[in-house]
Amino acid sequence: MTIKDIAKECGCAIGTVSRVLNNHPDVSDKTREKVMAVVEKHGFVLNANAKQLKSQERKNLVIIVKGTSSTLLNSLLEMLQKKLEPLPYNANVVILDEHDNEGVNATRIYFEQKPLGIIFLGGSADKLTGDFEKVHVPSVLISNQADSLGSQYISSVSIDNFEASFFSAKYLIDNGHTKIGVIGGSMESGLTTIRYKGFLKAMNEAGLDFDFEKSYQASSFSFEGGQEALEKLLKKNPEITAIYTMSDAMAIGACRKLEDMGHKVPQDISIVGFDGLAIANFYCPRLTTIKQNAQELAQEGLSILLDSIENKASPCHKIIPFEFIAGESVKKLR
Amino acid sequence: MTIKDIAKECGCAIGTVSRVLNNHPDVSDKTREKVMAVVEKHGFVLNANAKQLKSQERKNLVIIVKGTSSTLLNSLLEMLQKKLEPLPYNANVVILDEHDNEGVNATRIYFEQKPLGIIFLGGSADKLTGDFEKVHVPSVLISNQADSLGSQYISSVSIDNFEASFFSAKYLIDNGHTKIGVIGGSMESGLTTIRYKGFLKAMNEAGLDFDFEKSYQASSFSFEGGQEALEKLLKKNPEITAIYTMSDAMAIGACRKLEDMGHKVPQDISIVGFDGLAIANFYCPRLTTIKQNAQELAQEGLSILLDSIENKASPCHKIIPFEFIAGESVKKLR
DNA sequence: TTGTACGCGTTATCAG
DNA sequence: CTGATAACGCGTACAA
Repeated sequence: MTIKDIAKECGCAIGTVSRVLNNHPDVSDKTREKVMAVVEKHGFVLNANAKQLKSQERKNLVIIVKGTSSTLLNSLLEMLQKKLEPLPYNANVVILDEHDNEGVNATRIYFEQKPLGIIFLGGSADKLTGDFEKVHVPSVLISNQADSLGSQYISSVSIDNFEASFFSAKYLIDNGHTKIGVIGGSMESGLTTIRYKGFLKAMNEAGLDFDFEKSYQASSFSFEGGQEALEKLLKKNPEITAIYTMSDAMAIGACRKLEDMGHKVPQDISIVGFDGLAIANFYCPRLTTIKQNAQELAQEGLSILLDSIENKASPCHKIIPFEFIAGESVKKLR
Repeated sequence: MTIKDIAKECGCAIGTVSRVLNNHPDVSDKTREKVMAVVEKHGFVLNANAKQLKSQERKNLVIIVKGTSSTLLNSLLEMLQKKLEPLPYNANVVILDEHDNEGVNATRIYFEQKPLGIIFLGGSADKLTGDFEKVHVPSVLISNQADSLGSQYISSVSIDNFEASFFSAKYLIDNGHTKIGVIGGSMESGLTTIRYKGFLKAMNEAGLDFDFEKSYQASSFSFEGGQEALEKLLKKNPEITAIYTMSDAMAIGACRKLEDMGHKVPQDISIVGFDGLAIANFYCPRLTTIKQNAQELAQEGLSILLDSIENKASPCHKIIPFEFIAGESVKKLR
C-alpha cells in the first residue's frame, strides 16, 4: 500500500495525495475529502524512509543511558521523552551497563544512526575522548561536568559537584566528626576526582588530615559496591565515626553492611549519600544526601542541545543548584 | 557524502562500492582495499533510509516501558538491549509514565513506526484492548499475563502470579498471622485481581476470613503509594499483624511509614513485598518477597516475539518459575 | 570482475 | 487547483 495505490483508488495523481497528506493548502476541499476517505479506510501512512530520504531531514537524536541502576537516570529519561514528545524530533534510547564505555558505544551508534545530537545520561566526561572525537555533532552530558574536555561539540549540565561535595563533608565536620572515611569511585574518573577534591577542601579548612590509603575505599556506584567497600574500609580504619559516600546506592550498601555487622546508623556510624534518589527518603534511616533536580537537569540539557543543533550555539556548561537534604543518617557528636 | 562521491574518488562505479560495503564476494581484493581506504578516510556510512527504502526490509521493534519506577523493568530493558545487539533488529524504546495508557500509545507508535513487533515491559493486559486491536503485528507482554485476552497477536511471559501470591500469603499464615491487611493496585487491573485471588485462596484454605472493605487498600505501585496506603489501612483496621503488598516499592513505602508511626517491622507488623528488586535485599529490614527472574523474562519474551515474527508462530503464554525470598520482614507469631 | 541503469516511495517543481 | 516527472541514495539484475 503506497501513495500510488491511494492515488489510483481516488482517481487522482500521487502529487495530489501527497499534498493532502502534508496539509498543503492548495487542494480543493472536495478532492481533499475524497482522498482522506480512502486513506482512512486503509489506515494508510506515508513510508517514513522514503519521506526522510526525500526531504533529507533527519530529526533524530540519541539518548545514551549509562547504567539504569540509578533511578535518577530513569526520571531523567522519562522527563526527556515527555519533553521531546511535542517536538519534531525522534529520540532513540540506548541503555548501556555500568561496564560499557559510553564513548566507544556512542561513536558506533553515531555512525549507525547519524543523529543530529546525542544526550548522555549519567556518563562521564573522561570516557568521551579518543574515538568519540570523530563525532562532530552536538552532544550534552547530563548530570556530570564536561567543561574540562574543552570540546567544540560537548556541552554539559550538572550541579556543582565540587561545592556539593564540600557542603556535604562540611556538614559531617560541623556535626563533630573528624574521623571520616570515604567510599567513592575510582580516581580515574573525573567525577570522583572532583567530588573528592570538594571533600578534601572541607577537611583542610577544618584543619583535619585525610589519609587516603587508610580512609578511602574505591568501589562501583552500586549497592553491592557500597557493601563491599564498607567492609574493606572498616578493616583498614576501624576508628571512623562517619562515612562520606559518592552515591546513595553506595550509602545504602554501606548501611546494610553496617547493620549486618551489628553497627547502628547513625548511632555508631554516620553516613551521607549523594544523588537524592527517591529511595533515600524511604530508607531506614532516611539518608542525608545531595539532591539533584532531575526536572531541571532534563529541561536544561535538552534546551542546550537543541540550541546547539538549531542555532549552532557554542558548547555551554551549565551549573544548576543542588539541594542538601538533612536526613537521619548523621549523628551530632558531643 | 554519498556512495557516488566515494565511487568517484576511487575511480570505480557505485555498484562496486556498494558491493564492497555489503561484503559481496565478487570484488577483487585490490579494488576492495582501495574502496575501503577511501571509506575509512571519510568515515562514510551508507544512508540508512535509502538502504531500507530499497531493501524494503523493516527490521525494527518497539519496546514500550510502562513506568520506570520499578528497577525490575530497568534490568529487563538493559537485558533486552544486550540480547538485541547482535541480532539484525533495531529496537526503539519508549518510556511511558504510570498514568499513560499503553494500549493507546502503542497504537499511535505502531502507525508512526510500523515495527515488526512490540515488546511491552510492565504493561497490563487489560489496557491492550480497544484501539490496540487494530494493531496486527506480534507483540509480547513481559512480566504480566495476557492469556485472558485471547488475542491472535499478543503473547506473554510472566511468573504465575496466582501461585506466587498464594505462596506468599500462605507464608504469612504459616508464620501464625491471621489478621492480614493487603496493599495492592486497583481492582480494575487484571494483575491486581489475579494476585488478590491467589491471596484469597491461601486465606480460604486456612479457614480465615478477609473483609475487603476493612483490610484492603488500593494505591499506586510506588513508595508514595505504599506510604499513603499504609496510613489508611491502619486507620481502617488497627488490629492487623501482617501486610501483604503487591510490590516491593509499596512494601518499602509502608515500612517507612510504619517506622515513622513508631511501629517496628517485623516486631510489631510483618510485611511481604513482591518483585524481588535489588533494593529488597539491601533494605532494613531485608524484604521477604517474590523474585521474578529478569534474565529469564527478557530471554523468553524476546524468543517468543522473534518466533512469532520470523516463523509466524501462534501467540504463546509462558509461565516461568518464581523464587520466594525469605527476608527479615516477617515475624513468626507464637 | 566491473559498470550501467532502473526502481524503491516520497516530495517539490513546473506545466497545464 | 491538479497532473506529470525529476530527484533523494542505495541495491541489484544485466550487460560488458
